[in-house]
Amino acid sequence: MSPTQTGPRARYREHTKEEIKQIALAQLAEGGIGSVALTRVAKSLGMSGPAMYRYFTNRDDLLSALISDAYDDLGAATADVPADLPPRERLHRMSAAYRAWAREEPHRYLLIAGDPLPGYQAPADTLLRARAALGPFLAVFASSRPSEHVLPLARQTAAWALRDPAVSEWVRGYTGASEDPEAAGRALAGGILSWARMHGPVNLEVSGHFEGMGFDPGALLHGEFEALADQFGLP
Amino acid sequence: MSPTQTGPRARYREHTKEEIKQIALAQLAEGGIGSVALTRVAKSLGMSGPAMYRYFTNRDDLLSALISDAYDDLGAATADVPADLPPRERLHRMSAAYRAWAREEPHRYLLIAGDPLPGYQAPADTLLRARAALGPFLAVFASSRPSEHVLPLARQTAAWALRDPAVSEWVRGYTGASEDPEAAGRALAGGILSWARMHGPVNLEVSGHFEGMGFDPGALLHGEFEALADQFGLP
DNA sequence: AGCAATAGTTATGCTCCATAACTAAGGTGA
DNA sequence: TCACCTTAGTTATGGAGCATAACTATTGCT
Repeated sequence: MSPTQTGPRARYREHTKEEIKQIALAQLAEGGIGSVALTRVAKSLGMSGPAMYRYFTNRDDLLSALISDAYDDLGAATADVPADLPPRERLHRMSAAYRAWAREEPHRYLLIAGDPLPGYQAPADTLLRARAALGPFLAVFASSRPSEHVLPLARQTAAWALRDPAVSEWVRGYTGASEDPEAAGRALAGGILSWARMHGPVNLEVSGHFEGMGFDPGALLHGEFEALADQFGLP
Repeated sequence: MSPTQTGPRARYREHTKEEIKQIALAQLAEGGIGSVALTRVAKSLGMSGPAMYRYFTNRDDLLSALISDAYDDLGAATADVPADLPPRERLHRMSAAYRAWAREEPHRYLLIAGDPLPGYQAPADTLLRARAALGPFLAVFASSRPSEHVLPLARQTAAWALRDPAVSEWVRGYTGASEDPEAAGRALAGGILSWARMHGPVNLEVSGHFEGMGFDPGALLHGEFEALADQFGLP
């Protein structure tokens, strides 16, 4: 299971891959996605360009690795909120954690929440990682009482869970073992609305669109989630 | 005022600039921002590369032009909603128009609502265009009754308007001649929240993140704005 | 000890941005 | 009307970056 078992060669290989990713991250932090250049990574490692292709089949493959790590990191941040707090409080903590991570790592955030890379096809496990990052939100809404405006969405997401076993599995993994389709629909609707309501403010903030407006984006986000909690009748 | 007055040469120049933008738009539509290449535009026009630099000082300058046009276009779409409808209805129409435009022109949408171009400094009038696109939303909220969770933001935006004359001018231009700082704060808070609540769902949808989830993003957006309208007590 | 896998190399070709230095029009004013 | 100067275009050049091909040298393993 652990790749270090495979001998010293594979060991060194993993180490080099890590070094490459590290340098790529530095380039990402400096100039955004466009600044991640295999040839410059190579130069920075004292190797010559084509050597990189031993470790990553191409640039997208390297970016893929960075994306995976970013999802895991973001997921760890949101999963860090204690589960024994009241739902509303948990929601605030999780959304604040999400925002905090995005502000700390703006370029990595944009890597996963920004423009789709043209031509890039995410590997299958990316979906799982994304769902893991959103999972903790689902738990908050399973036993909520959504108000009128949410019901249409909740109906649609309930149908989605019934249709797709992987989805109901996902929901069950984060909300407990209940099979109730209505509960699943609520959890999914709450999760998706949380996602959308975080994405709006946080993405605008990280992209610099709130610059100079002199209001506190954290307060805005808090207000948005107070409202969302109200909509789901969260205590 | 009109640039066509300056003689046949300037006339031709403008025409060519338009042609260049047109081809650039086609490339944008095909492969996103990264696919807009001056050299290929030139080839497509039957000219040779460096000729482009007569018309745009560099690639960013061309992108700037596309961005300006996109803001104007989006602004026209949201401004198209009749002003004599009830506020809530207007809000739904405007948000739907925003989404529709984003879906019709996904790459142009991402050009203005997507990742910030690294190193790109927007020219001054871009701010005006962005504000114009958001202006019609402000009008909806000027005489609203925001609920508790909105008040902190409204207070901060009121202060913003008092501090920055260009902002209060902007607000007055879209809400009527009132100078009431509280009304300005409400209008701005409503506008910004509308922006954020559109940006979340629409950006996720256009970026393909809702793919395969089997719910209707339009319904999601509608629900979000029903909730927002409720928060501001809109009739 | 020797062989096969692996980490690296140089050489090459493509696309693209951008500048420099030159040429050919063509509109305009004396 | 014609000479001139502006402007649209050209070729030549260079640099960054992705990627492949073909080769070399190391090194772990049997």
